[in-house]
Order: sequence, then C-alpha cells, then structure tokens
Amino acid sequence: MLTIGKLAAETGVKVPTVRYYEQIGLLPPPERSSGNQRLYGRGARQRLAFIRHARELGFPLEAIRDLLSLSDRPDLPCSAADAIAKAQLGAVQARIARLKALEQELQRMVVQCAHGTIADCRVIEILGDHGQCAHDHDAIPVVVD
Amino acid sequence: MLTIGKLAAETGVKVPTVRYYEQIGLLPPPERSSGNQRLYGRGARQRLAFIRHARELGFPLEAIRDLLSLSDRPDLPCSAADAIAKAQLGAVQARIARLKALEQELQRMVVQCAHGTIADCRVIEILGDHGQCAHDHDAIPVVVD
DNA sequence: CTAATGTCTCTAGTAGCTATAGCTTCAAGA
DNA sequence: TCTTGAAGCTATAGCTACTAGAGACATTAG
Repeated sequence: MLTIGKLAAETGVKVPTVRYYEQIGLLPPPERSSGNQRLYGRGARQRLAFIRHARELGFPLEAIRDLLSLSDRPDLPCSAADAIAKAQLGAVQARIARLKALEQELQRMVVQCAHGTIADCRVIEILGDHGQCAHDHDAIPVVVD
Repeated sequence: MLTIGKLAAETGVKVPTVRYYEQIGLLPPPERSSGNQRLYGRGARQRLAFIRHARELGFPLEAIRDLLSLSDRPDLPCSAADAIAKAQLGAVQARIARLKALEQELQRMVVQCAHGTIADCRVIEILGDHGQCAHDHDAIPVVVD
C-alpha cells in the first residue's frame, strides 16, 4: 500500500492534485490507516496514471471521467472512447491552426519594430489598429500553461 | 459619448467584460450620466480596442497593462514593448510545438482504434500506459478556448 | 404612459488546480 | 525513549479572464 506522497511521486501527480481528484470524484476514496492517512493500492495507481496521461494529452477532466467509466465496461463497443479521442484531436488541431495565425501576426509585429521610440513603434501601433492585420483572429486563445 | 452597450458593440467586447476591465484598472473609470450610467469618449474607445486586439493575439492582461502604460509614454524607447511582443511570440511558438506533439500522439491513438470493444481499445490502452507513447509530453496544455 | 430594453451593483460560478494555516501522525536518529 | 523533521490531515482562499444571475433603476420607442 502506498501513502499519498509515494503515489504522487510514482505517478508524477502532485499531492494536492491527488486529493483534488478524490474530491471531485475522479478517484474513489481510498482506505485509511489507523492514523487516518490515505492508503492506495494498485488499482488506484493505475487509475491515477490513466488520468495523468490523459491530462498530458489535453483531455478535459470531464472527458476523462467519461473515459474512465468506459474503461470499467470492457464489453461495450469502443466507439464512445473513439469519439472522445477524435473530439480531442479536433480541438488540438483547431488550436494549432489558430495559434499559427497568431504566430504570423506576432512575427510581423516584431520584425517591423525599428527599435526607435514608442511613438513610432509598430508593435504598439498594430495593436491599436486591427485594420493593419493580415487575418481575422477573432477567437481569443487562452494563454495559461 | 457612448453608453457601455454601444462601446461594447463597437469594439466587439462584451458589456460585463468592459466593466471587468474597469474593475481591474485596465480602463479608467469613465464619466457618468445624470442617471449614473457610464459614458465613454473616444479615448476609452481606442484603449478598449487596443486591449481587445492584444487579447485576440493572446497577450495576458498583465502584459497588456504594461503595453498600455508604455503607449502612454511615446518618448521612451520601444525596446520594452518589443520584448513583451517577443515573449508572447515565444510563448505561442512553444505552445504550437507542444500541441503538434500531442496531435501526433492522438492521431496514433485514433488510427489504431479497431472499433471493437473497450476490452481491446487502443485509445483506452494507450491512455493507461504512457510507455506506449512515442514522445514525452510532460507539459499539460490547457484546453480552454 | 407604458413596455421593452439597457444599465446599475453585487455575488457567485467556471477549469484545474495551487497555496496557506493550523493541526496531527509517522519514521529515523541520539 | 525522546525528539525532531518530514509528511499527512482538513478547510479555506486564490489564480486567469471572464460569465451568469438577481434585483433594482434608467432610458427610449411607440
């Protein structure tokens, strides 16, 4: 049996994150030691590794919840799992396309900067005037990593 | 003078978002009508358009705050603005690179799915076992748009 | 004048954690 | 055996950038 710290170290998930996953019902409440500390077995380890890997691939927690409940029913057809993965692939591809357009625009801005004063800085100027852009870029991507 | 609704419509920003920008100090508190409604002039319009455009390009609000205060000092050298733009460009490029690796991995998963049952679904199997992956993909990109 | 729409403030919620406070438990060394 | 430090516990609040809702007031079209 593993303590939460060992489980976290083995799966590469942080300790508070493990507790968070339990809280939102992604991980079942584990056994407790006599001193009320969480003790995890092999099943929990596998389940957490699954979650972690899916998160690395960008699946949202709700999708992971669905995938987990699917994986508990080996007899079902896998079309649902396939659909979730395809949706995630589509989302990733869309994000790549959008980010590439942004990259172009930013590169234009940076290249045109003559390193003079703010007064004639292309960066500031282009930001203030969307009309100078090559593309529409109406979707606003989130910048958190 | 524009009401908040007109300002929002003209700049493509939603009304609550305008109030939010005021609350966090990105927009200065505007004049008020006799009935306590916000009234905006040309300056506010330009400033909001600047913010909106920078958000479209993925700049975080803190970077925008810096860019705005730079744009108020036309005599300064524009190296600071340039640096902010370059940082954003770098962030976008890094995100693209990561997403491309994810795309590969997801595509492998989806292609290998034989559309049988969950029991032998490659999607579920690969998710459960990171060892089957071609690359490391340790950074977890956020999937919000 | 009335009805519809717009605006006001304030609070709470979203995703997916992360950080903090104040406490208890555990494992190893003297 | 005692002690000290690390690890664990719960609960709450904070992060980004908004978005949604409640309940009250303002404005405008007909």
